[in-house]
Amino acid sequence: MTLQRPRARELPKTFDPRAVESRILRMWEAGGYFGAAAEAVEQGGHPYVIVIPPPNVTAVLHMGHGLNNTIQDVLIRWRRMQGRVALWVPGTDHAGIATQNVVEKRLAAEGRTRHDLGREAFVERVWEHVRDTGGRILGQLKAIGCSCDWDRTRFTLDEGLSRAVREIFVRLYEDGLIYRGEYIINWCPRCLTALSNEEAEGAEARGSLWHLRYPFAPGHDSVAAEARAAGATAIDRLPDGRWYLTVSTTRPETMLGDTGVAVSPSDPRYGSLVGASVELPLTGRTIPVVADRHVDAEFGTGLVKVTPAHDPNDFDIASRTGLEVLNVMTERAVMNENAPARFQRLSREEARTAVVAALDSEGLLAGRDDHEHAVPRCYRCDTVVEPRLSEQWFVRMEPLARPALQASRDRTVTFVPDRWTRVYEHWMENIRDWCISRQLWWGHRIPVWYCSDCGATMACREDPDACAECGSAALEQDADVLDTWFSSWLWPFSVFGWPEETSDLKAFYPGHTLSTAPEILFFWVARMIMSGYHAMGAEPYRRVYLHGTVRDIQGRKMSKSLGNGIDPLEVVELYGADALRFTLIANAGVGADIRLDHEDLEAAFSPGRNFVNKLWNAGRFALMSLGDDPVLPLADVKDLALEDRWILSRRQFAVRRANEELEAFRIHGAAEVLRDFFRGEFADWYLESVKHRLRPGGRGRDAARAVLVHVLDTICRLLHPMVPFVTEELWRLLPGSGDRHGPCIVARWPEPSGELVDADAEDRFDRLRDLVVKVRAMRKEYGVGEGREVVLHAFGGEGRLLLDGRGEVLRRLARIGRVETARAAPGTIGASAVLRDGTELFMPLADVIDLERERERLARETARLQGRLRGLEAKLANENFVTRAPPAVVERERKKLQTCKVQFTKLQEKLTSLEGHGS
RNA sequence: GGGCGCUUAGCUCAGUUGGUUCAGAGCGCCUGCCUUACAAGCAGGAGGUCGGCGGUUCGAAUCCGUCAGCGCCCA
Repeated sequence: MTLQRPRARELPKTFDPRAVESRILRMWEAGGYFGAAAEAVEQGGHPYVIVIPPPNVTAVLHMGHGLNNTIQDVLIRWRRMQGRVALWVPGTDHAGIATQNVVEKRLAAEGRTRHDLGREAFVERVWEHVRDTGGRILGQLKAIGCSCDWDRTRFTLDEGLSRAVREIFVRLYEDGLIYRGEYIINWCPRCLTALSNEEAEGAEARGSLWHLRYPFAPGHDSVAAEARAAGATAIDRLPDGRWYLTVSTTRPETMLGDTGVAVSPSDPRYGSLVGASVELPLTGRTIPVVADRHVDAEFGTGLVKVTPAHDPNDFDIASRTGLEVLNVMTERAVMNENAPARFQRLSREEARTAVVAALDSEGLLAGRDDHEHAVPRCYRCDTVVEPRLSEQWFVRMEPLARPALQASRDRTVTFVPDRWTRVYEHWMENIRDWCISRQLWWGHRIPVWYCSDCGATMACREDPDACAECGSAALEQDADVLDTWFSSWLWPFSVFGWPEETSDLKAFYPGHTLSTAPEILFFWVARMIMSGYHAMGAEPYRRVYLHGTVRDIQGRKMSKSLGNGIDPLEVVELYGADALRFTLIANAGVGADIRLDHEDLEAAFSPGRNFVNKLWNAGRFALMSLGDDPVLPLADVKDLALEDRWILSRRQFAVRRANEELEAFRIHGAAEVLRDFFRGEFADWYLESVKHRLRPGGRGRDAARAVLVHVLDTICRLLHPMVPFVTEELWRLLPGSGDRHGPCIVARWPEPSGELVDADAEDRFDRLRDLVVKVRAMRKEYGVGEGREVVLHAFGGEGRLLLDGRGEVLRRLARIGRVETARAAPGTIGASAVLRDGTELFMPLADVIDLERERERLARETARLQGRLRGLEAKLANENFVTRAPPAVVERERKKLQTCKVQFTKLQEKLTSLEGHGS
């Protein structure tokens, strides 16, 4: 340690994060404490592994990342201190569409498109962007104190990870689990790429349900009339006498691509219609009526227009019934040459208006209803997704889902909070194939080549020179790239070098915990579990912790577009990383959302900063009080005072509870336990109780010094995972006690034990606290200034036994100048109280006491006690309670009653005597 | 349409298997203190029939049903 220990008086009164954070960070990094090596596991170490959910390189981190990564860091630091070989792998994700969009937008600002640059130059341009934001993201993670193994930083487009992508693609292809086909996929007409189902987010929209009339083709009047007679009110005659049927749609423009009308095969109204034809308005085409099981006879008219090229269900109907598939839109969702001339080149929105107007003018519009429905939008640019028929690559998911589903069912993989288990299983049970090709330039190129000579298709691990079938060199690689998630689903093992059988992979797979937001449960988590079983034969982790969302004060999700985000770096700059972390942790109930005021950072983060500052000052006080003499190890201290025994016992309680909370993933619970212990017990009571002993020459000084150091040492250890900087700094400044051989980051984590648990000390100190609190309250009641010492009569119970030799403590805590163990002389005017143990307190205050007020106060108190007394008596009088409740509970209630009775009786007597005293 | 979650102090939220939390914290509010660790603090205090109703139980904020309001996911 090169730094000199500064003199306590030189330490600033407020903790200055900026002055210490970077220095500590450098110390941790230089010491190699963040790193974990496979050898440590090979030599018998017990690993604990987290892989970071790799942030997008699209933009810098927001508060959601702050929360996510703080949680991971708490877990990893805790396990590291427990002696586990703790490894947290950091990295970033190339985020195909999102990143390409960002760079394209910049190009657009220069008046250029990616096509102007060409593929290669464009990709180079994206790399520039990625190097910039990628680096900044890692800097942000470091700034909030994340103890990742930075030497293992990965990027999903790294060479090694790209190899993993290629390997899994080829394997799945060879296993028949990847196929290419022409299907209806979600298409973003702005990004000009396919999307997976997960990437098309449904947004509720108020729209219209239009009712269209399709006239029957000549020669079908009789079947129409027959259906009408069978009760089909959707079939009727136009003013010109032609029969028509009515179909409904939210997207009237798609009628230009209709190739049929479908009815349910079991619908008695329309049986006669099957095989008939109708004239498709505006197009001059005639289309058939078919029967298909997909149609719900109960829904709407029971007649469904079928547009196979523009609706996934209709596509299925067409493939079952043999209906023609007619694509009437371009990739930009503009009506194409298959649409009637007058609609060509209209956007889908313009076409909608035009089609409705045209139908109306022909008397073929039956009406319109308001209709709320979900409209899918591109998750990256919010453009309305167009179902589009196109040839894409897919992963057959059902075989992959089977083990991933089983893992959840047999609790190999569990979710916290548990309710996500059902969400996950439901998705797995209804798994659909995954469209993985994207019409982008930024990403992993699909490793498939087509031979233009023999037409062969081949998926290759290495770029081929010649066609495997015919030997031709006329090969062309598929132009598309893969979905980003097709690389991140491999993350838990690709970061360790898979498909190579590396020692890292052996040591660190499977991992242990994944912490992420529920939004990407399907996108990422579910798929990682699938790939883990498929490629590695084992789950990637056992626990999935799904935390809440960070919202603004109005409950809105923080977002760039709303401008309600909070920059973690700004918070670190203003309040320090510890304040950021503690604020987030203390607010984060398991899976619960967090609200932070983005317009008032002081309101949002000062509680965290204040807590850290309090911690700092406790340490500062200790340094001022300890002096330079060596501090005894606790084991060598013989004369422990009551407060010493009390705080040591409470320390054990805090250790036990903190461990319980962390084991159960209740990080906020651990924070609460530790805050209560540090502030509510250690600072408020222990420190105040030993101040006089710590003065030079104070009685019991060495014992107090030893206990003080020991407990502060524990507090540093327990709080280190949450507030690593301030605890590390205190650790450096405080003299050692016991097993301190390095920085706090690798200090041994306190494990619970029964050592020094002292029920008697806890009970006695609690009574002392009860006395102090009551005296303080009485003083306040009568406005006895804090500068004035009082006399206290304590008698009639055991409480006074506590007071012997505690003059100094009582003076400090309650400004009690003198304690009398006898009653005050009859007629003395003062304030009274009764402790829980029956000790009566009397404080002579003739000058300030208003007898009337004292009577009221006592009456209030007696009434409260009486209410409680009655409740307890009633409970114990209830035979059912006494016989059916556990004996321990009954016994506890009896004790309560007894205590309460004593208090009540004594107070009652006091009140009576006061009343007798006259006013 | 199916599913999930939430509703506790003015605000944001804890409350782990029903009984030592007869309802707690932080912030805010009121009162008094610059008490030589901390005013980013200390002390004292006000404030809640735990969304409504019904049920199970000796006992319900906690379990069940139902209603109301809010939010999310899936189709």
